[in-house]
Amino acid sequence: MTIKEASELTGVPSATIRYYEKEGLIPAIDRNEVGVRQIDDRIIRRINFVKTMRAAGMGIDILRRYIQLFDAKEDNEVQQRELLQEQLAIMEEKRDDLQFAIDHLTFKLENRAHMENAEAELRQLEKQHEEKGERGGDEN
Amino acid sequence: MTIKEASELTGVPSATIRYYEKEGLIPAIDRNEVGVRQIDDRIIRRINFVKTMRAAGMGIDILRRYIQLFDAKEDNEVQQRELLQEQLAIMEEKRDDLQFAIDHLTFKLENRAHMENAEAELRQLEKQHEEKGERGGDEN
DNA sequence: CTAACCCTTAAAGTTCACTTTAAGGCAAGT
DNA sequence: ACTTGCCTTAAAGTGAACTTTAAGGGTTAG
Repeated sequence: MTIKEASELTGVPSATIRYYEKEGLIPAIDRNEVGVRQIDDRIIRRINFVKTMRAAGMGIDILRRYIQLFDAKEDNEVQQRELLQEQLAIMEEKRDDLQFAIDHLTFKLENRAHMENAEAELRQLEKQHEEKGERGGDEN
Repeated sequence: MTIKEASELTGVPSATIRYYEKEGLIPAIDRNEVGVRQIDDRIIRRINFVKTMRAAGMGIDILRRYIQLFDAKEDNEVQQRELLQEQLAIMEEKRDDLQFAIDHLTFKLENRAHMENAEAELRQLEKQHEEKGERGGDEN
């Protein structure tokens, strides 16, 4: 399969596939005699995997580190667990943020008729959110 | 409240609060006689709202459009619904991607010992994803 | 033989969402 | 009066993740 066909199949632009290869997010792709990439199912799966993780908001650096551990021949279970658990926590928080945003929009769609203004809505939503968890941090 | 206090309270940097105001993501903030921002609860709520939506991955442009509708005096329910439902769909898809990524990492943490290599894992994960991937339409 | 398309690379450019810098103002403490 | 530490603005800079460009090569159709 050519890079263009792989691009059409995965929805990832050719230039991005080349970029992912260069960045080590997918394995080095086999070439034919003149240097043209020959993409197979294994690479397609890797592209889709990267696509999914990127869509989930995982950064390139962490994804690369993850994939390097993932592909390593040696046993690196402890390192893997550390990295994975860290990422898992970040993703779960992100999912919860997303769920809060979804709840907000859903609430808005369902209750718009009864709301006088934006402020009342935000107060209402906040009440719902507070029942679940605390947020914080600091920068200035 | 000063901008620094607001920053500490929300975890959003002062410069970012100014940037959000300039970009119309939060309302224009009242100033004192010499032009210093006086931030109240209403603004704090707005900052937190923007923070949540940004954390959920909503872009600045769409967020601004949403907030403009949200604050509008006129009745624009139809437009609001269109925009909101669109964004809701995007967020739900994102959440599902995130869940897939979480499932992948969780599966990996739990089953690493039994997996021979990366390829076997991806094929396994894909199988799990496909079983769930049938989009049962519950819309209303 | 030439044109149309695909492929290759390295490098430069773009977009987004901030973040930092530069230049100055106000108010309190020593 | 001076220093500290906050405030203001406009504008320039940053980092991430692509995306486009430039320059060239291979393969097939006319």
